[in-house]
Amino acid sequence: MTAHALPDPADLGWALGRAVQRYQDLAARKLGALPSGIRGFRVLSTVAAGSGCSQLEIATHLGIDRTQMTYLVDDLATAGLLERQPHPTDRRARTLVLTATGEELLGHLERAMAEVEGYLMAELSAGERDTLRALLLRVSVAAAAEPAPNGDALGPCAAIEQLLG
Amino acid sequence: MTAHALPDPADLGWALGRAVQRYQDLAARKLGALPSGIRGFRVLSTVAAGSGCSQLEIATHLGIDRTQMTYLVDDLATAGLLERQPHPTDRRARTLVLTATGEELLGHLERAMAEVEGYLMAELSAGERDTLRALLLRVSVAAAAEPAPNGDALGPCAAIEQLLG
DNA sequence: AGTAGATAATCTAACTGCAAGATCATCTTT
DNA sequence: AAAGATGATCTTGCAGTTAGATTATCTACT
Repeated sequence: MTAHALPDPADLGWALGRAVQRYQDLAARKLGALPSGIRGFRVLSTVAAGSGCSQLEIATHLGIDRTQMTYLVDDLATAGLLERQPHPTDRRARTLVLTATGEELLGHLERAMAEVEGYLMAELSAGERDTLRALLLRVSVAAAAEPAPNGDALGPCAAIEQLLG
Repeated sequence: MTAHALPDPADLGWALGRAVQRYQDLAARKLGALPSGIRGFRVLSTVAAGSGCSQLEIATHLGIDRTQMTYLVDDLATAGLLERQPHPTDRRARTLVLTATGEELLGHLERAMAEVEGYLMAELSAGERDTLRALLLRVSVAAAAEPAPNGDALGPCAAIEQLLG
C-alpha cells in the first residue's frame, strides 16, 4: 500500500453507499440463516406493523419488485414464520399474518437489528444518532411518497452525450 | 389501494435502503449514458482527487471488488475519459489519469450530482442537509476504516437457529 | 346485466451484476 | 537466488433482479 491517502470525499453518494454496504454486511452476519436475510426481516416487521395489508402494499412500501415478493413470502412461509390468508375484501389478494413463532422471532430480530444499528453508528453520540435517524427518515419518507420520479424537475446531464458523442 | 396506511417505520435500515434506492434512481436518470453510471462517476471523481493511486487503492476506497475494477476502467478508458499509465514505482500497478475530456466532463458531472443531492434532500433545510451529510460521513469513514468487520463484537442472533431448527 | 379494462399474485425465462478462483508479472523478504 | 505476497486480468458461475405472459378477480362503463 503506497502512501497516497485518498481524501475523504464530501460526496453524499459515497457516504450513503458505504453506510449501506456496512449495514448490510453487519446485518447479514447477525441474521445468519434467516430466510432472505434483511429483506425477510423487513417483511416480517412490516407485516407485524400493518395488519391486513396485501402483499403488494408491503412490496411497494419496501421498494421490492412484486415478482420477488412471491418468493420472499414463500421462504418465510415454509420457515413457519408467517401465513398467507385470504384477503377479507379482495379475493385476488392475500393477507399476511405472523405465526406464533414468527412473532416470537421478530422480537429477537428487532433487538438484534438495534444492536447492528448501534454498532454502525458507534462513532456518534446518542443525540447525534437520533438526529441522523430523524433526518434520514424524513428524506426517505418523502422519497417513498414520490415513487415515480417525474423527470421534469431533473433532466439528464446534457454534457454527457455531447462529450461522449 | 386499500386504506391500510402502513406506519412509517423507525427503522434505520429501511430509511437507508429507501434513500439509496432513490439516490441511485435519480442519479441514473441524471447520468444517462455515462459508462457504468454512478460507479463510473465515482471512479472519475476519485481519480481526480488522488493522483498517482493504483487501481486497487481506488477500488478499496470505493468498496468495489478488484475484479470489477478492470471492466470499470475499461469502459471509462474506451469512452476516452481516462487512461491507464504505468505506475511510477511499481511496474505491476497502473496509475489512472483523466484525459482532457474526462476533466471537462467531471466538472459537469459534479454539478449534476450536486443537483441530485439537493433534490434528494429537498425536504431538509440547508443546515439540516449539512448536518445529515456530516453525520453520514463520519459513520461511513469509520466503516471504511474497518474493512473486515471482526465479528467478535457482534455475534449472530442465536434465536434464529433455535426457532427455525 | 354484461363487457372492457385494470389489478393481485404467480410463473417462466432471461439478463445483469457481482464474486470466487486461477493466472501472470512483478515486488518484497529471506 | 528462492519463496511468498501483491497488482491486474481473465474465466466461470451464481445470485439477485426484471420483463413478459397467465389466471383470477375487481371496477367502471354502456
